[in-house]
Amino acid sequence: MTDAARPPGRSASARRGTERGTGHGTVRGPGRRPGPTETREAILAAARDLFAEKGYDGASLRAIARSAEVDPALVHHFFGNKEGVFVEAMRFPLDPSRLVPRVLGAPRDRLGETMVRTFLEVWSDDERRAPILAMLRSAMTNEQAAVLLREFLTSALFGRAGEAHGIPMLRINAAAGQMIGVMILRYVLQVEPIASASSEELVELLSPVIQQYLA
Amino acid sequence: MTDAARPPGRSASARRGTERGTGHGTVRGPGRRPGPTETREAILAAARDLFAEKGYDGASLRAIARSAEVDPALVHHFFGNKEGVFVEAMRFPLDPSRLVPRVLGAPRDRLGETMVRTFLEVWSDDERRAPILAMLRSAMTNEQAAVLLREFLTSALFGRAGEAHGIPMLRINAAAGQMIGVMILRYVLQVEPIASASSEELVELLSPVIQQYLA
DNA sequence: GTCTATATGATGATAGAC
DNA sequence: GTCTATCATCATATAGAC
Repeated sequence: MTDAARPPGRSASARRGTERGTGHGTVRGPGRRPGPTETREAILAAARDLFAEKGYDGASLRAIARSAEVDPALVHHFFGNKEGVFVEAMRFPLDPSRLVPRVLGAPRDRLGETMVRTFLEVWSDDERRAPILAMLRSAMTNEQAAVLLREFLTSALFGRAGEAHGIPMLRINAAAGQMIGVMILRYVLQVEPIASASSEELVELLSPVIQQYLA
Repeated sequence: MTDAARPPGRSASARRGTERGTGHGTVRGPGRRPGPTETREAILAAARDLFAEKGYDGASLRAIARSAEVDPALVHHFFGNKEGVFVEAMRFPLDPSRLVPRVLGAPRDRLGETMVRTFLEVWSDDERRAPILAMLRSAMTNEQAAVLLREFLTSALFGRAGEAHGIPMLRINAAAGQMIGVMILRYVLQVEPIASASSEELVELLSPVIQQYLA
C-alpha cells in the first residue's frame, strides 16, 4: 500500500509524547487527526533500532510496538506482517549510487584512503549505522536476510565498482571483507583497542591495505 | 485450555539413526549399558550444529532435542539449562595454545602466509568450523555470547600473540578483522567469487596483507 | 485509525512417574 | 535414564468493535 494519502503540512501533534490518551498538552481544534504519518514513522524508527540491536529473528513485533508506544495490532495494520516492517525499515540503508562514485572518483593513489574514510563516516553515525547493523545481524542467522544482503552487496556495491573500474571482483571482496571484519570487531564485539581507536588511526592503519587491493 | 493430548509425533524409542559407536573396538560384556555417554554426546553434536546454524537465540532446546532424537527433558537433565548446553557445546572450539605458537613460530617473512593457511584450514573443516560459526553467530545478537567471544579473542588469541612477539595490538586486530570479514563473506553470506575461490587463491590474495600487519 | 480479544503454536523450565 | 504432563510466557497473526 502506498502512502498516497498524506495530510498536508501541519505536523504539530502530541502523538508521541510522554503521555498518551486523554489530556494532551497541545490543544487541538475540531476535525480529523493528523493521520498515520507520525505513527508510521515512529514504528519504523523503533523497528530500525530493534532490528539493528537484535537482528530480524530477535526483534519481535511486540517489542517494536512497545518501543514505539503503539499497539501491536497497528504494526500489522500498517505493514501487513513482520517481513513488511523489515523491508520498509531497511529502505535505503545507504545510497550506493552516491557512495560508490564518490569512492571511485577519488584520485587513483587515494582510493584506499577514500574508501576507508567513507566507511568510517557511515559507521560512526548512529542513524546510518543502525540499518546496516540490522541487515548484517539479520543476515547472520536468517536466510532470507542473507539473500537480501548478498544481492545488495554484489549488485549495488561490488558490481558497480567492478565494472566501472576493471578491478578484479575477488579484490573488491577482500577489501570489503577487511572493512566488514573491522567494523564487527569495533562496533559489535567491541574488542580493544580497535573499538576505541580514533578515525585517523584507522585511516592510517587500513588505507594502505585497501589501496593495495583496489589499485 | 489445557492441551492434554499432544501427539508425540515420533515413534516410541527409535534411538539413534547414525551409529555413533563407543569409539573403541573393545567388546563389552553383559551388564548395564555404557551409560549416558552416547546420548550426551548426541545432544552436544546436535547442539553444535544448531548453534552454528541459528546462533544461540535461534537454536531452541526443543529443536536440539529433536535433531538428536531425544526427549527435550533429557537436555535439561544433562545440562541444567540452555546456557549449560551452550558452554558445553562450545568447549574447545579450537586450541589457541597450539594454533598461536604454530602461526607465530613461522619464519618472520612467512607470518602472513602461515596465518592465512591456518585460518583456511580450520574454516574449511566442517567439524572445526561449526563451533566457531556458532560463537560468531551467537555473539552477533546475544550479549552474553559477545562477552564470551570477546574474552576469548582478546586473551586467548590476540593477547597471546601480542605479548610474545611485540606486535602492536591494533595491527593484530586489523589482521583478525581481515580474516573474520573474509570468512563471513565466504561462508555465511556466500558472496561470489570469494565463496568459490580456492584456498590457494586466497592465500595469494590475503597473505601480503596479513604479512604487512604482523611484520 | 486505534484498540480488545482471541486463535494458534513455540519456547524454557519443572515435577514426578516408571 | 527416560519420558509424560504441565506451567507461564512469549510469539505472529486475524477478526471485528468503536
